Amino acid sequence: MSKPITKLESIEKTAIQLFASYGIKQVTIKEIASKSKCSEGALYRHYKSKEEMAWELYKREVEIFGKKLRNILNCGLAFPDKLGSAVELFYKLFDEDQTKFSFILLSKYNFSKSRKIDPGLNPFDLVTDLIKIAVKRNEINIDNPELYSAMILGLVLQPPTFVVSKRIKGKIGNTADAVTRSCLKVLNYKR
Amino acid sequence: MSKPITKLESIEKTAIQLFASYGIKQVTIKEIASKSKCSEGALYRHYKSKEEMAWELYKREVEIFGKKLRNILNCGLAFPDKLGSAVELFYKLFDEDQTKFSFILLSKYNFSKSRKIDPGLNPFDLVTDLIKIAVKRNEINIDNPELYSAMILGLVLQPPTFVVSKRIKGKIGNTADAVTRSCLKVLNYKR
DNA sequence: ATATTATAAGTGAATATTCACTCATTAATT
DNA sequence: AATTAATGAGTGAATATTCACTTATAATAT
Repeated sequence: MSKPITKLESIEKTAIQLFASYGIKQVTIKEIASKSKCSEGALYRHYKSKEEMAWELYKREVEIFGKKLRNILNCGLAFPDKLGSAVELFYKLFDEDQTKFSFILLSKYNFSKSRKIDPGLNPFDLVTDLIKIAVKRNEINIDNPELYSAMILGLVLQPPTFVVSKRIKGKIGNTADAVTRSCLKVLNYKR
Repeated sequence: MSKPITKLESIEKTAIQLFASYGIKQVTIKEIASKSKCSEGALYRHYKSKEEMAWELYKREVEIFGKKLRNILNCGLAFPDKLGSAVELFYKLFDEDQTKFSFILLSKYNFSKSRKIDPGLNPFDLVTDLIKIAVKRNEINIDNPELYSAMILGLVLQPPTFVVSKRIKGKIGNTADAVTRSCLKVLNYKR
């Protein structure tokens, strides 16, 4: 049977979905295989192990997002516009594929500490840098950039997390503006 | 009756510590037993299973915190003082026992959806209520309390999470004020 | 006081279960 | 015919759980 590409895609999509719902450790190869309508062995044609598959999928998705984010943060907009575009991008993509982003948001702590996302593409690092640069340029006025980066990241990430856990119903794209304005207040940004 | 020497305390302390460091699924009974210097069977004198033990410990710790939080939010302070005391309490307790709070912060998504904390003691619900009441009393001016509750919770929770993941070094008790002020800005609180 | 008994808790080897991973076989494609 | 891929029962190591027996403590009786 050689009907390649389509199978892998189905495996990966299923895996992401199950990982997002139940966590990587909780999901078995059997489940992935049966839900994606392929054999258990099929998975091992593409990945060395379940854990490696999970990591590769995680890394891939984070880095795809990281690239988009970097593009926004690199172009020569002013600070509040960069931040606004970033939030908007994130929330738009989140609305488009909640499952994928649940996987990203919730898997973070399930990999060994040695597995690292390239810092140049790690959204956490990108945002922290964004804020540090804005401080240097006097666009915002805060001490302790690490603390404020944490606050901003939490402020932006928690609403989607609440969607995942059903505390917030429906889409959040339309809240991007309000969230951005809240960030700017926290950062003492004066128009 | 009898109340012989008990290793329960030691088992529970060890379990929380290991769960906090490695995650519930990743920790084995063998490890808990050997680290707490008791047998594997001892655990089952007190709990039906590893997973049940993890849940009971999680629930207990969250509810202990929930009670303290409720006490603060119930006494007749004005909104910003309630919020400030709550943040201060949380950060103080976090600094005192980072391990316990790592366990609380990181375990959330490792239980089946049917396991629920009593809403009257669930910190997420308590904070959401706090904000809704403040809106009703015109102490703050926001639409969409769910969204703003999410932002506030994220803003407050992310700094300790960053301590756990070593992005922030040291204690955070001394940041409680700055964090509270940030919350009040987000909520459009006018002195 | 001392002995006796009841009970909760501890022990760890034995057993049951889970689950990632393998591989002999089968099927499709060229 | 040769190659490539898919299959899924089988394997075994890792783990959770059980259980028959032991031990320490507290309660009671003597």
